Amino acid sequence: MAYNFKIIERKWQGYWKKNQTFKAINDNKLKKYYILDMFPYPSGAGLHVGHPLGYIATDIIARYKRHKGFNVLHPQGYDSFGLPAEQYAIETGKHPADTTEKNIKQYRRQLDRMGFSFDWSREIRTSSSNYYKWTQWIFLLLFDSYYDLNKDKAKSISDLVYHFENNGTLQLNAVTDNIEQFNSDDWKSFSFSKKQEILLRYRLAYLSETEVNWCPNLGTVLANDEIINGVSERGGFLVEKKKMKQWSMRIGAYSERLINDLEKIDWPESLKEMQRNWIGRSVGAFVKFKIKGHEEEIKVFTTRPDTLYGVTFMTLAPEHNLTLKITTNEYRSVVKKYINSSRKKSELDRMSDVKTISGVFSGSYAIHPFNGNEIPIWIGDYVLSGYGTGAVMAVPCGDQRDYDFAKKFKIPIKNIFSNKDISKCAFVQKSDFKLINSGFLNDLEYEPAINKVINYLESKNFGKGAINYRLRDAIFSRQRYWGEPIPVYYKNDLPIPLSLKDLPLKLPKVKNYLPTSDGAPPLGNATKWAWDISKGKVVDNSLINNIDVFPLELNTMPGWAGSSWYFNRYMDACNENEFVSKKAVNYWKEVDLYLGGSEHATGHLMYSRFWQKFLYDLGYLPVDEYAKKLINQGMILGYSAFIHRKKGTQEYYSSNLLGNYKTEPIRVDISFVNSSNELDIEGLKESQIQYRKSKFKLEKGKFFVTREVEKMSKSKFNVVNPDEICEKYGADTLRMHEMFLGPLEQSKPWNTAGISGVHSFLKKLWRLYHPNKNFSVNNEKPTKKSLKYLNQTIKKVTEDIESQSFNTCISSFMICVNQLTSEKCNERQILEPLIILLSPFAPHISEELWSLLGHNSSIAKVKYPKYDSNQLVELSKNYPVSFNGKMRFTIELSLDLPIKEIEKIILNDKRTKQQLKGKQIKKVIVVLGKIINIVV
RNA sequence: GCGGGUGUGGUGAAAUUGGUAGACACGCUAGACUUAGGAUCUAGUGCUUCGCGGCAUGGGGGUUCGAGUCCCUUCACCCGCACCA
Repeated sequence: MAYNFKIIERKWQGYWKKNQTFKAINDNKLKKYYILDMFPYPSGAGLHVGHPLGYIATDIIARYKRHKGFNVLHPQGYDSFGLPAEQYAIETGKHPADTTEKNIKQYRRQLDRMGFSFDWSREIRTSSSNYYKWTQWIFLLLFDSYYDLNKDKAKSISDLVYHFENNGTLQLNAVTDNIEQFNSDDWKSFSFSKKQEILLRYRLAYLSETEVNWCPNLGTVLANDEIINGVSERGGFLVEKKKMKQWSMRIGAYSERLINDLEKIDWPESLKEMQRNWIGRSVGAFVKFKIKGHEEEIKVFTTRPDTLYGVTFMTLAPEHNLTLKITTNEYRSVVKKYINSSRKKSELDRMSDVKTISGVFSGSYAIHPFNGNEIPIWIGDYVLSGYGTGAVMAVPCGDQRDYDFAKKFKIPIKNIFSNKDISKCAFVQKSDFKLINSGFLNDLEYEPAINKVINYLESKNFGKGAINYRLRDAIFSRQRYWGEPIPVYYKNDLPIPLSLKDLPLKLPKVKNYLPTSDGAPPLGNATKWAWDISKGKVVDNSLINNIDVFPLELNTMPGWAGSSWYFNRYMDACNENEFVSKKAVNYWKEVDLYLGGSEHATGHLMYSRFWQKFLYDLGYLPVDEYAKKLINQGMILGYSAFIHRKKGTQEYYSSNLLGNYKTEPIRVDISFVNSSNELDIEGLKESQIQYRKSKFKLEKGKFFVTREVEKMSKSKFNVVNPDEICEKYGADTLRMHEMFLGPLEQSKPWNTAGISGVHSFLKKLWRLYHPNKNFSVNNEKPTKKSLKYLNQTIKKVTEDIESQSFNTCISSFMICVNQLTSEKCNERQILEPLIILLSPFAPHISEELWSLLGHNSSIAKVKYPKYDSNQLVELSKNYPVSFNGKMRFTIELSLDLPIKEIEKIILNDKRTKQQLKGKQIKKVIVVLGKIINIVV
């Protein structure tokens, strides 16, 4: 009987489904292992061969851990809210829910075909209302919380109200953008709406007028991490700044903990570094400058308070709220013009135009807090409104940007560094200098100067030492339809939250998915989108003038909302009463291994850590980091094909004929190109009309394309569908081939060149159990050699799975099978453990062979074999490698031996004995059971 | 500019962490077999030389009995951040 993977794979996939083989139970007697993939967005294009890479890796580990006796949680679901389904709805009028449902079916079919051991009874979808009910609930919690800096954790807003009632803002240390100070009597005298406005400035989910990244083409705002190089991540559209009333999340409150706790988790160092940079912690001081002839003060942040005496001017961002106030009449029109022109600059222009220095003088002067000097105040767009206070004290001698600005506008530069030449550029080092011209700081170096100046600033109330973060609060509103509705209604313009019993607040039906004619988000098209307090339910908009009916929020939540807590939901996916039960979360606690792409470093992986910490603060979760270990799998890249058209014609030239012409490359679908880069012209012409009349200039009767490695994507015509591979070679071959392609973390182009190697390995394996074409194994005692090969393989494979080196692991299997084949091994005692080892990699063929071996239950439930070190002890080669004054030898052994055995081996070895020349052995060092250094 | 990473045959890659560089696989070459199958098996395959041998882990230098691995320097490529005060 030949290896018929089609029949075998269908058979066992059916068996696993029917028997619920991979269902995890919430049983706290068993050791748990929680292994998770980043759940996919179900796009219309279906899966390509890049998607399963991570799933195959986690599936191998999941199956391995089950063999090792762990209760494994290996779930899967869909991040099913998102833009593509909505764009499709706009174009076709089809409801995003229908499109999503269709796509999910396709994904599931493809996933099932690869034999993954997911526990589908825990499947979740972020767009299903019994899931987003809890996303909304978490939003309500965030709305109902503030951050207490004394306790360094989130607390209920009622605690804050209590504090206000007793002390006002006195002795309050909370994260807020409120600057108003008041006492308890003031608080009591405030109106209801005034109180609410103040509380909004403390809530972790808050509504405020903020400057946002507005993308006109997408018709929505975007978070910072959704913008790449000044354009939108999706679609690459321009982004501009715009003031809007928006929901935000006070993620900044967690900056310090988000940085510090990176220490606790085993994540890739590069990814941690990215998060650190994104949070952008910098230590320095806030300094207040009085303005001549004005009440207001300018507050600046600086990391170099030691250079305060070097300040010769100040610069405000054009968007700073004092710019117009302090501008004198003389300069008003120039400043206004400047502000307008910089507002018009898109984010992209502003970034690409870093080198041009621009700015205008405001006409006003600030007062230096130490020496009373008058310092001119300038407006310049090199100062960003979003960082620090949007104002800087300019120290041209110590900062290159200030230096360039001063040079350009002929502002004096004062040198405060001894023996430093600043005629060409600023002196920016933090070491190797002493201060001069700096009053009480003269002769001090960096560190002592910083300490002294901060003490002074604080004692005189001129400022204080502080830590500033680059991390901005996350905008939470999206002007989209296909997202979680924000469970809030408006009464007198104030947001009032719904309560848990009113959830889920389900998405309303709308006629169309575009913004309304007056610019409101798509939910503005809904006719039934008002909240009736008395009935506690959604009612028709026409009732809004009734006393109990109010308009509901029209914005929806961003894509990252649903993905910020889903890993907790898997622990108890069907719970209707809680987002996750205490019992479940105390058992599963956290993800042991999380696998996904590094592109989520500053988005999902940041927000989810924030929500986890928040829910931990409120006591809903037992741990404040949800993923112990994280691995970024590399991308599988596509191998795009290009044909080259002579400019302005319909003539295409084969790749070696290009030299003499001006041509432009055009992508063609890689299905028309074979592995030697030859184009199937007829096939191309047949399927794509635009080529019917084109001329193809051949070389030696053939037409060749050029190739380029790029991200695999439908729009680049370079996707390879896993279904094709499954059809041709089977899922087991696909799984092993993807793992054999190279190290998991590395990005690599897809190629099918090596796939035959893996496929023939599986066939060889099959033959091992089918000598003479029929299945047979014998119960005789295996040869010593066979036993050695088996035990070697157990050891190597186990180590490799533990360290996720799947490619070398597969090599070991290949070596083993080759060795056993040449040994003509057919003993059950060898073949039974071998197939258990292989089953995580190639589950279908393993199940089949396992059942042929006469076992009734699934191989997935079987215990992992242990290697017998005695079988490995064999001195194949031993040799002294080197000799120096200390007399050191290296001998290769097969395994750790008792010390007496080692001595015997050493003394028995002719060459070693020779070198020892009868000297006494003083010390034997055994490293990793293999290398021995002998000191004599 | 700052931060992180990578560099080994024709190709994907190994190398027990300082100990025989190139395992394993693809490809290629030669051969065997045949029930003609996207088969299987055997041998060879870093470069150089008829061979002995010599040279090889981007380049240069260093430490060491011994370096792909550690240190210094330099080049190339990839990724992330980027007027962050």
